[in-house]
Amino acid sequence: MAIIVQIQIHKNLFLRDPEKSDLGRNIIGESIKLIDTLGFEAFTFKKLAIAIGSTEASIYRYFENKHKLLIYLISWYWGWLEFQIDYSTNSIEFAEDKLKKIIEIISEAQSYDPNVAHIDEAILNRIVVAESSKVYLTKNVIDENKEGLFVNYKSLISKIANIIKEVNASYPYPRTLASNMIETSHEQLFFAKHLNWLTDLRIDNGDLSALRNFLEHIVFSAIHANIIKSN
Amino acid sequence: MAIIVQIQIHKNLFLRDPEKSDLGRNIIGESIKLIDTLGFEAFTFKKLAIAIGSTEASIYRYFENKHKLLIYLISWYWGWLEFQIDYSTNSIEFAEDKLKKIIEIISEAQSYDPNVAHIDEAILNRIVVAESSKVYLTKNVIDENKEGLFVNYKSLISKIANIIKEVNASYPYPRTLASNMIETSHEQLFFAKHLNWLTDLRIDNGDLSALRNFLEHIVFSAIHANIIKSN
DNA sequence: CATTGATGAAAGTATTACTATTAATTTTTA
DNA sequence: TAAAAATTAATAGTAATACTTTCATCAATG
Repeated sequence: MAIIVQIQIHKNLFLRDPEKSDLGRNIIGESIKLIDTLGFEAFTFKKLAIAIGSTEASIYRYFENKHKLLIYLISWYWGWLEFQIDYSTNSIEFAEDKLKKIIEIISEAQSYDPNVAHIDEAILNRIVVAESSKVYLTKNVIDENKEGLFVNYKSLISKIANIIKEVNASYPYPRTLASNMIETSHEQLFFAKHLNWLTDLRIDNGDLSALRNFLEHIVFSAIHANIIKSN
Repeated sequence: MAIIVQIQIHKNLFLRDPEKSDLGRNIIGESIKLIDTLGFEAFTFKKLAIAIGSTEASIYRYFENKHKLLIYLISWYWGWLEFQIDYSTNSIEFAEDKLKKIIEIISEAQSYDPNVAHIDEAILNRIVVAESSKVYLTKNVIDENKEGLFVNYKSLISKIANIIKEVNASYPYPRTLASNMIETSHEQLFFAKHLNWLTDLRIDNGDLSALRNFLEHIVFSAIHANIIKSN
């Protein structure tokens, strides 16, 4: 019996559920590839329509605009990350080991998951690194947040923050550290690849251990430090 | 005798130097206000032209496109930050105190600097928080970097990294920590303002001490931690 | 077999991101 | 101070983007 993983996506992110039709799954699958190759700015529904042999109008029946499609993709990734964390930490006894596992998952080059045939997680990971902050760095954050479009991110951060609290119940910044872990991993990976004088991390042929070491260093030194409030 | 601060901006960022004409200074001054109110996506040269009572064509004689204008503004900010760091740390004896000063500067709501009448640093600071990562999160990073468009960021990070090395010469991640400080301060400030369940930091009526405390906590606990390479 | 729903095809609109041309105005310099 | 050069404004134009609308076709469902 195969396990089917269904990542929940907030219904305000789409007009018609793309998981429920061939065209929909095609839109998802090809948009990932196209955004990866063109970058989000140059990506258009027109180009996507041509790539999947459909029309702009048909894609607009699934997604209001390309921004919501991007949030959909990134949300899927957040949901998938949370699932992976759940799945691989539930058998771990010590909170500290759980946190190490989380860092491992975050800083891992994602590989193809046969459970979701039309989504290539490795490519999606590259999109997340390069595009995810564009999801919220807009003038509509507040409204989009109220609409619930970022629930998956919220949920992921809560999960990680709770494990941080398990490690050190009196740690004053569990959420800050959790969101910082995620964002730092994206940034530093991007810097290492494209602007390497901004970082000491050297990431060659898919070996992400330098990133993992840095994240462990930052997270554990923070969690175990004695907090002295200056002023 | 007044001190005139001249921030150096790489010449590839503009077609005609905006500092050298009224129209140019107007473009800079108004673009800051417009990007702040509209957000970078909705900001256009057309709207800017109307705002300053000029024409699109005239603005295009100064800047190739709005992306380069954004890099110009952000570069100005990076240069200004570096100047402030230089200026306010050169009389400080201990490296650790210098680093504390840097954190203070980074996490400070910037106030109006009468030396540069047409640039409102407080508004520019908001733009930096919301838009700076869009400067490099594009498909052209590599080329734009080769053109030298990010020298000011590079220089700023080097300066901070050197002070980190002064504090602990054997610290293995001076650049990573330096870029992480800057990026984290933007992100967490943005989260605190717009998506506050992503952080524990509470920033009300311009009191940024929570941000400063967190940055000090992260930076100093990292710098003074014993580095244990896992694996 | 009649209806509903999904998709495709085609056309249309407002806006964006530019470029080009010419004319008016200001600045430089001889 | 007049002529030349540079700058800016005004206007128009183009290709692409980000959609919307309408209508026809086809498949599924009841």
